[in-house]
Amino acid sequence: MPLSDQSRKPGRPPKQPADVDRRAQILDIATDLFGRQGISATTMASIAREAQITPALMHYYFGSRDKLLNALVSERLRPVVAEVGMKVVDAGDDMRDLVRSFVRAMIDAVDSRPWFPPLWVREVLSDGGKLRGPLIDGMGVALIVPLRDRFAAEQAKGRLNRDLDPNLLVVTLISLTLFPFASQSIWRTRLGATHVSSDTITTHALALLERGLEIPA
Amino acid sequence: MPLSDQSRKPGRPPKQPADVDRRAQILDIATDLFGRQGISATTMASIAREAQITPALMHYYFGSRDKLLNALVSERLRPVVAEVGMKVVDAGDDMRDLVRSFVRAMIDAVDSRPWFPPLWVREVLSDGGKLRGPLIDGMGVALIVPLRDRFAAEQAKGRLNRDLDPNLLVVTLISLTLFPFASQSIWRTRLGATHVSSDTITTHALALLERGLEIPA
DNA sequence: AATTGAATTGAATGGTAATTTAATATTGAC
DNA sequence: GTCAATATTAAATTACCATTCAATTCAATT
Repeated sequence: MPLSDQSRKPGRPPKQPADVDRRAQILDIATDLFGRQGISATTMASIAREAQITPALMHYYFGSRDKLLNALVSERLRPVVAEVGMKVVDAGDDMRDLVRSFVRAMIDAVDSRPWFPPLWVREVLSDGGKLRGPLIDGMGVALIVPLRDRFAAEQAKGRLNRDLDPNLLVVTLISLTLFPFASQSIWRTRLGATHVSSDTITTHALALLERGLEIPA
Repeated sequence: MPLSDQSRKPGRPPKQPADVDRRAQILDIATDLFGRQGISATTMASIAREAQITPALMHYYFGSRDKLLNALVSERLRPVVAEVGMKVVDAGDDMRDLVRSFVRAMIDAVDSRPWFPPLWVREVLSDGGKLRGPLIDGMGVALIVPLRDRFAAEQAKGRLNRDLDPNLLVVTLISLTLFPFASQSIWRTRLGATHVSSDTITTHALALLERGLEIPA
């Protein structure tokens, strides 16, 4: 344990009883801060402060800020996408099932990871986001393209409202699940919607989609 | 005209034939950069470079970075919200009309201002966004609360799908209109959806909403 | 023509960020 | 016990960044 007491001297600290993976702890704190403040607003020093270590130790563990961001992507963000992707692949062939499992999987994943939605919205989806390349080019496309193609196929068979665009439907899916979380503090406090839970968000998204995909009479 | 040639010397430059509002030009460039890179990633110097002036001149025109952000809010962002707000107020009392006019007004407004969606998504909607206070507390709530209340009222009268949440419906409205724009470059290039236009986005959003709000049989 | 005001620049200033370095203390294997 | 590896700090170093300031040039009055 590092700076916990006022005056740490250089040197390896004595081992503590419950001494877990230090690097992982720091990465957790960094992930949380990146999520809350955005990447460019979060400095190495501010992460160090939060983790009660010196900035130098950040470099000891991660090498550089860039490498820290790489770690964020591969060790924190990618697993979430992979998790959602697997659940969606496991879903039945039916388009409804696909939509349902996407929404459920995403909201499940996000429920235990509050940093994910803001991070995704700011740094992946928004143009110029810092994490876009590594995530979208990698697995993002693998998750998204099949969905789009499925929607297009269903539409060709006349089983999906013609006024919807298959590409935008994918965007819609993502925004219905992530956006409410990323913008929580607005509607929770300013709209006073304190009762809204993850379940409410799931029900809302599914209700809109189940009906919305139908072909108008 | 300033740095256009390699070696500008100090001093007021000779008047040019077409010499328009310099400050407004610079604010336009700044707005564009803030939209593309996010606020904290955009330095005074980078704006100056883009505008081909010195950082010092930025301060001459705007006083400070903070004041530049104030100008961004009051002279560029607020007018957009005001414009949308007015069109929505002018809409009929019917909930459908309200939704339609919100979607159309928002997409109209955004069409000529590509910087708006990313800026709004990153700096207003996302938690910790730098522009949230001045915009949401000001007029944002005035636009959003009545919408929510209207939805709630319709729902009470049994004219809106019970599974939807009135608060989230407002969030949905915003995400359906802004998100596709803010994330354009992803789906345009990586999904190859080059044909998708503002009209496509409008049609898509309205199709989903018109059906989605209905009460399931 | 003289004077004031507006628009610019180059060159400080002080601050903060990322990164490096050398020193130091503890652990764990032999 | 010795010693290499590990974990840690304080103190540079280097690079920007926002901001200020004095000097300079052009424009507009008078």
